[in-house]
Amino acid sequence: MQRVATLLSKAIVTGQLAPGARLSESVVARELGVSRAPVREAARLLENSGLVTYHANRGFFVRETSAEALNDLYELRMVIEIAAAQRVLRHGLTDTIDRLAAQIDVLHEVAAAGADMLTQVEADMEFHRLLCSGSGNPKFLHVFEQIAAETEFSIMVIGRLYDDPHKIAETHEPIVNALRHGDEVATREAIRYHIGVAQELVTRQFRDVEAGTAER
Amino acid sequence: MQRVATLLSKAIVTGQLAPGARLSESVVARELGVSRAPVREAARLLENSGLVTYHANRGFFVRETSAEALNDLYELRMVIEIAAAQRVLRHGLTDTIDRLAAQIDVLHEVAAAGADMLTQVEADMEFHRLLCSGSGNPKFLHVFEQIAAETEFSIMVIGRLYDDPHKIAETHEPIVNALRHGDEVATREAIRYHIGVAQELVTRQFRDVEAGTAER
DNA sequence: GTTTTGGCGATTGTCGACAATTCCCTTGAC
DNA sequence: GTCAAGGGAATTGTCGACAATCGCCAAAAC
Repeated sequence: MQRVATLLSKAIVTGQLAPGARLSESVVARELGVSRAPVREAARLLENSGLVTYHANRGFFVRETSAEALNDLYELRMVIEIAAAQRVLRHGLTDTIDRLAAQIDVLHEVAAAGADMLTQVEADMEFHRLLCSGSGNPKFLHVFEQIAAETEFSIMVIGRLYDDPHKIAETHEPIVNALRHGDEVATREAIRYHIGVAQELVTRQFRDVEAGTAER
Repeated sequence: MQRVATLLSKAIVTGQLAPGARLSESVVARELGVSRAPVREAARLLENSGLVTYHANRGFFVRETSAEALNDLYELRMVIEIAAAQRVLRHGLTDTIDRLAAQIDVLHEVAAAGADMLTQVEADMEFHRLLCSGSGNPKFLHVFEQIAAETEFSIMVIGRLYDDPHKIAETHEPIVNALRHGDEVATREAIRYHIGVAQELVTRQFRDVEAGTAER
């Protein structure tokens, strides 16, 4: 079942399954050589992470996204991640900051290694996941996981817009720097800027896609 | 299936099913006169709303809560509801404010009618749901729904501590007043205070429960 | 030409049975 | 008396089949 969920998840994030496409239980089950039960379970899991939507008696569909939905997503990310960072500072969770710094090194490494986009995106995701999980409030991580899949998808879109992969790593540095200085305001602004830039990029890109003037 | 989910949900919120209790699929299925499939589906739904937890190959358990977890919950509520209110002001969503004011009237009405605790708690929940749904960002509402069940449970705990039910309605008024004045800072502080007081109450109550010096 | 209604095909919803796994209790060794 | 290994009961995981429901298309009525 977990295997089915992972496979479907990858297929959706990489775009193999087009947004809006119907997820026929029997078709998926046949293709993966299992029965419909584990497919349903897996689909329910993906529903939680926002990858698919469910309509009663009609089945599962790959969630369609829009510029507006992505804009809303980034608004939520800003709120959650700023709150998480604030918590890190207020509770003096310095080892969280260390882990974030280490993850930036990882980002540089995968960039230097010329890794494929998915690997880079996952390293990027991990940075933000570490921020939420290291906040000390598991509810923040829970919210992050809820929107993780859609976020991953959106970062995938943005990643293709960067010419130099090292730049992706660099955009995270001001956040860690501000955290190291223990400066709440600077941290908030760093995150607001980091996510704001991404929000701008992904929203514009999607508006272009919707207008038909750009490729996904 | 929806029927099963609703029944289980009520049983948990009202305390018929004790925290930590195992949710045996076959037992629940037999009691409700259905097969295990819809029970599993319903349990998955309840998992999303945080009412039950799932352990692989071990099944579903009624989620146990703690003073710490409730404290974390209220921290998240503060973050989300403040963000939602901020959005209401920045986008000039005055009809949301009208609906919130109307909901306070509802709160007074159920108080005057001497309604039972569950009805009052649901009216209270509706106020906060309206704030999130009326924010214009559906993601905020999504987060609210994720934590709705646990929140409802916690408000149930607090509600019993109030002697006069009208006081519950009154604690919401400063929020609407600040919103009407279009004052972002005052709104933020009103919500922080409103949720902060509840956080204090519920956390203390649960610490007492954990210490064995109070009843749930 | 438009709208409503009927039926057909396909898909989901539910079921009972079997396989796989886990947990607990017994048994045995030390 | 304590601990480890084994076996059995109980529970979850998966399966294939059937029932219920939905959407589509054609046919008929207006």
